[in-house]
Amino acid sequence: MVSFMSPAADTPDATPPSPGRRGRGRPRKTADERDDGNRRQDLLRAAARLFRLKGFAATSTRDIAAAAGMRSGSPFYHFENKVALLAAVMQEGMERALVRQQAAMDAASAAARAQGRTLSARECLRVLVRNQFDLLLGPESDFIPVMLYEWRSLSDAQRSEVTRLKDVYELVWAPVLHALHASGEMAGDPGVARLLLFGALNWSAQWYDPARVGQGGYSLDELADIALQLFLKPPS
Amino acid sequence: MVSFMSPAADTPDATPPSPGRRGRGRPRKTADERDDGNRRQDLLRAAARLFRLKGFAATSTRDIAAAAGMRSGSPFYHFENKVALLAAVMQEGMERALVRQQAAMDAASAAARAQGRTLSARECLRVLVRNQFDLLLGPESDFIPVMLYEWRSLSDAQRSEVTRLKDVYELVWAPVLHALHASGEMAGDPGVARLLLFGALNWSAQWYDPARVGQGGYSLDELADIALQLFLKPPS
DNA sequence: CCTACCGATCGGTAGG
DNA sequence: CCTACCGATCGGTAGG
Repeated sequence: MVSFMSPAADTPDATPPSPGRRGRGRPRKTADERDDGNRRQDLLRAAARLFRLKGFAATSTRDIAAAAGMRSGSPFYHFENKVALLAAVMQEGMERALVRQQAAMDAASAAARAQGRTLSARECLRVLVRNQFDLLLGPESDFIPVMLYEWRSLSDAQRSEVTRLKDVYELVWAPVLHALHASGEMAGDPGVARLLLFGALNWSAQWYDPARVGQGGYSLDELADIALQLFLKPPS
Repeated sequence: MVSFMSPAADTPDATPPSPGRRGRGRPRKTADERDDGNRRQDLLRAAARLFRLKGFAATSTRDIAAAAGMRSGSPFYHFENKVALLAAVMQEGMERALVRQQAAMDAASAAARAQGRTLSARECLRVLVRNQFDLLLGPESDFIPVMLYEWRSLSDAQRSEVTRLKDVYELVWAPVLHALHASGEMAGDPGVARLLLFGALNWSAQWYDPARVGQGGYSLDELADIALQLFLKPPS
């Protein structure tokens, strides 16, 4: 890219605003869109996508602004600085994850209760694993991978807030894994087993291709089944 | 950091060379050190450490130069550009990994042969897993994590060369996993099982702390044992 | 391998 | 949220 401007001046933005252009430009915003937090949400979504794709350090705030249909300075109206935007992506991701994990467990529990029984530890694990694959690989799945792979860029204070949310998330897993260990369905120290299991699941963000589900690729349901077969011993 | 120089001029380097200083400066190099590829190796080691610690995009070539005891322009005498340095770290890491994996397998095979027997698939997996923990977490273990977590920064050509080496590395695992699957010691499609297993192992680079081995932390041997317990069914 | 430097980009800001 | 801009840093290079 060659700049024809004097070296002292920035190229103002990728596409300078030509007052006379018609249509085709940034879409006119209705009052609705402008009022609520849509613009902030747009920024978060764009940032999550780019941070996942290129990494935090390799993504410029200009890239994010452009992806959200803004000019280069505008993200700083919504976020104090670049790393605050990253922290917001992670917190948003973890809060969504917590909500969806709780909803998945509640739904499965209710279904079992309707049959007059309770969930086995094995069934709980299946629900948790399936839900985690969805968080990692399903639609709107940029937030969690960013949290997993970019936390070193946070400040200490931001990191401990994200860690707190992550601990709450993992709290649901602990009793399930302990029960499976106690019944002999899962071997190895449960603390280490949890870390190895999370590794197996989280790594899928690096290789899974949702586009291949039809052509020889496994669905998220099949993936969860395979993971459970691999990690659990046959019930006795 | 405040610069007192005119804005047109860079601060030449962190510590400008004062001709009169004695001792304490960059160590005088002997002819030996200057002749062979030591300086290039120093750069690779420094780059691996910093890329692992801060990530590729967040590490400047100046950081790397300083860590190797050079001035800011000198890395480009050894490497064409920054990403070529990253590619060299990864190739070096993969080549070492291949050598060490082969050596570990050969040593285990020889030991078994001395007892007049051959290795079981289970024993092979134990050797491979233990060796991978060493590559990821042992001494000089910066190269492989960089390869695992920074490959998106490579050009397509560089990426396919690293992928080729990685495929050779994984080629050793395939027959072992197939044998374990055939004997019923490992469940789930072997292709997916391999990805899940690698995930479990590779993720350890994110949480394992070698300093805690004495105080409640597991050694690499213990870790390998736990992983095998977790992933394999009892032998029949 | 160092010196001295360039052009580009980047995070961020004042003022509207 | 845009305009116009600043100061700093960064990858990289010519010449020795």
